[in-house]
Amino acid sequence: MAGIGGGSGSRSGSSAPRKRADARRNEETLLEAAAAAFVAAGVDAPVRDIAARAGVGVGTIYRHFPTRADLVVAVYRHQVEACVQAGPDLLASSDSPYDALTRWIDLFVDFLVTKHGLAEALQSDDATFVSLHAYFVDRLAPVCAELLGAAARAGEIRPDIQALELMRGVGNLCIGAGKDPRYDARRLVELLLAGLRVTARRAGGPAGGVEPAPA
Amino acid sequence: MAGIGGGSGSRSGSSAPRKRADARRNEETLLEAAAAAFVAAGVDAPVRDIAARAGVGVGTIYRHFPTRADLVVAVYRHQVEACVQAGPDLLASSDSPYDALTRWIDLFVDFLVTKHGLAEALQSDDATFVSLHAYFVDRLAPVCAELLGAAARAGEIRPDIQALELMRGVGNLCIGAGKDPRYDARRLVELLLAGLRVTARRAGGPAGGVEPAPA
DNA sequence: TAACGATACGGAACGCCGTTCCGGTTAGCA
DNA sequence: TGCTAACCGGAACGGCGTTCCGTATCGTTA
Repeated sequence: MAGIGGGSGSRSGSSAPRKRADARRNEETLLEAAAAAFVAAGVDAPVRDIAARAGVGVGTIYRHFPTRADLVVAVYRHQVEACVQAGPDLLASSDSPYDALTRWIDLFVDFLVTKHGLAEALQSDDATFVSLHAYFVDRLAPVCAELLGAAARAGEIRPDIQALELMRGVGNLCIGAGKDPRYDARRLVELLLAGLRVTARRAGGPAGGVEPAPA
Repeated sequence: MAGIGGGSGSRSGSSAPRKRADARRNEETLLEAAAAAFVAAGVDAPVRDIAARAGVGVGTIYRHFPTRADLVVAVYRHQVEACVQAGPDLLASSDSPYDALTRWIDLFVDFLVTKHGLAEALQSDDATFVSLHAYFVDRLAPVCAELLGAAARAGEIRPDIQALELMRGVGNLCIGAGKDPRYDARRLVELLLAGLRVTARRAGGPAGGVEPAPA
């Protein structure tokens, strides 16, 4: 549960006593090494491999990133935040909320399928990854909920789906993508979203509001 | 790849030299112990645990079941075969092929979500489980293809979905089911199947055949 | 019934893994 | 320059799957 927001970045305002130069250098090196290792062997690349790539001992990894999830979060934080940003932007620039939703989910899927083993790790019940899961949910679920709510209010989709549930389903569908050419995760995600659409005729039915779109 | 059909059952016609009595007894004991361990700790329960439950050494496990997949297959073979049987039955007894398809998928989902970690193992890229995956595909994909084909010919669903892809998608959606009450795998599978339906008006569009239904 | 060979058994041993811990090293300040 | 807190590397530990081999047992044959 803890340690998610532990930025370890450059400027953390309050009581961070500023790290030693070698520590900062190593942290940077580790992030690069980890990113490389993740690409080569997935997000559960052996700790020793990452340490070797960075030219440090395993102890150094654990000092900087107490859990593997912290390391993964640190490596992918930028991209997750970009995804968070994209939500409102898409909602403003798309023809309809449903359109924005599909585009945003597309981004999410892109992210997951290009990161070897990330989708697996996200759904893993492994205690190592609970905080990884938590980080993703904390950051992305609100954005997804926003899009979902807009599409539901516009009467484009069923209003009875939770952001968490959808994201988890999409994440699950991305598992193993890119390993078997016969399995196209994007297509199945499209199907899932199609299944979300309201039954066509009689649009704008159940929910009260019938406002077309905020934009 | 090998060792899937190695029934190890009672009567295997050809060249099986008949096993010793203690061996047969141990195999039986092991199957029970494994089933119990799978329920308690998932399909990747530690080998030593299973051995301990059965009161045998780990060597005995590996002699009877060279890979963990062989053990899993042996434990669940009955239920998989029941699922195979159910396909044609449902097709004959349901109102429509689509109805049969949804019912059959329901059975499949039931099976997966009640077996702790089975869905995960099925999609795992772990070399240990490739033959498990192969067994499921070999047995179930043809049945699924049959149902899918019937529904497509009846113009109820899009004809451009492969059995393998659907099964894998459904399997993926079942990952983690039963661990988080906020995640309802069945519901998402329903959504996926709903997304498969042809767009309502103008049914039986793309594909040639417009035969209503075989039954 | 006694003895023998094939078969099966148990668990020690090996290598890989994540994780912890501690003696040695170094950065940064006085 | 010298001191100390911070940091480093890797040995060490426990758990895992898997292999291997000396020993025990079965089933048959003399």
